[in-house]
Amino acid sequence: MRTKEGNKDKDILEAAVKVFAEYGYHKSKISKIAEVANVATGSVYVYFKNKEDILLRIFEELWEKLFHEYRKIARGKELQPANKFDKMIDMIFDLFTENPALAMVFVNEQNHLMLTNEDQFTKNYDKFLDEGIFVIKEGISDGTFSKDLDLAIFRHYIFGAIRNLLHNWAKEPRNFTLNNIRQNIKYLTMNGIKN
Amino acid sequence: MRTKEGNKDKDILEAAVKVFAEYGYHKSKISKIAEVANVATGSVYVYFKNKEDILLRIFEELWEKLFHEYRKIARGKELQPANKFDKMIDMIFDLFTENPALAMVFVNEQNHLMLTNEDQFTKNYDKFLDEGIFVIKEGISDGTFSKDLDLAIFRHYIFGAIRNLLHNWAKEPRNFTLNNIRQNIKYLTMNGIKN
DNA sequence: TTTATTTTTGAATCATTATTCAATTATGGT
DNA sequence: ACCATAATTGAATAATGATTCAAAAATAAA
Repeated sequence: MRTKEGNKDKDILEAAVKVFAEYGYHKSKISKIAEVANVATGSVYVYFKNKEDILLRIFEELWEKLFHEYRKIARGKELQPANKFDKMIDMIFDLFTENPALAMVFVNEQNHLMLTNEDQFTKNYDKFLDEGIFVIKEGISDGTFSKDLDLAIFRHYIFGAIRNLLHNWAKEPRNFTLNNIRQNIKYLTMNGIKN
Repeated sequence: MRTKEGNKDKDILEAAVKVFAEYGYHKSKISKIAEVANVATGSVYVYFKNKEDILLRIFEELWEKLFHEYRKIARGKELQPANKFDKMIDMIFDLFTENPALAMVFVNEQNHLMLTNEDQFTKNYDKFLDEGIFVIKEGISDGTFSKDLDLAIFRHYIFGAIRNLLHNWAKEPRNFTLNNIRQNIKYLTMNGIKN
């Protein structure tokens, strides 16, 4: 028999991230992804059910990673709520610093996935945000954060802000430094704009 | 000769907003838009160059409206910066209360337009945000807002937060009231989450 | 009414690409 | 070396849906 030549599924996934980031999901051709991955077009279908499935797996891996990191931070005993919150922001920025193309796909292709796989997507999104909210609740209990917060709203507020900033950064990295964005998000979220 | 039967271009535009909102741009068929607009498929091409052009016009009209309203608020002499800011938030929420489907298209199809028409899109987006930033600068001058704000970052922060909340509201209106979202955005942006 | 002109129509065409699959190639065991 | 099996290939197929266009319908003017 014959053995596999390497990690084609990983190659394809990584190629897809690059291609989706550059062209967007709909303008990305399977043949292009195959080319970038250095495999034949047909091979893509050995490892993935279809084009959709590729995007799905990219998001699944990403959510998986984000969720576990967040859970670890949220459930830790050492840090104060405010520091946990800080660390959560850091974590997401570190991840995207390492892989800007992934950031691009993450912020841009959400919508497509929601239309085709809303349930699955929402489930992961909620699980992820819940860990953040866990920390906020802790902070409300101990007086760090305002008890008037509407958590159902705040979760989308902060996520939207981060997502949009990452998007604009990925699009035009020279306009901002990720580090600067990260610090500003922390400050704005904590203190707002008033003097 | 023959006269036009009505405002087919307006009908098509309105139908497209509905259809795009429900299915997303890529899954929206011209034939479906035509059906909803009560015109023949071919008629769409009398009024619009192609599918892309329809989306483009939806956004152009919207930006036009948003920009003029924002400019009026920003350049007014009566209100204080903080009140202008309030009014700007109100304006956007009022607009989307009137037309939730438009909100959906606005928040979801940005990305597609950016890939195909980035320059035009960015120009409108920037013009719009600049009016908001004008007010923030005013407020920094008179001491209402913190002079440490990084405006290049804040503009994307607030826009992203609003966009994501509108998206989630449009997707599941019964989870939130728009009025509640609006108040929370004002509060969070002004004061942050700290106690 | 008839005619000239413009609008409207929707089935046929065309283009694009996702997907399939028969052929080919590589590997490990015998 | 040869065989059996699995992996890989990429050209052919199929499906979708945007776009076109020749025909039909409606209107206003003559």
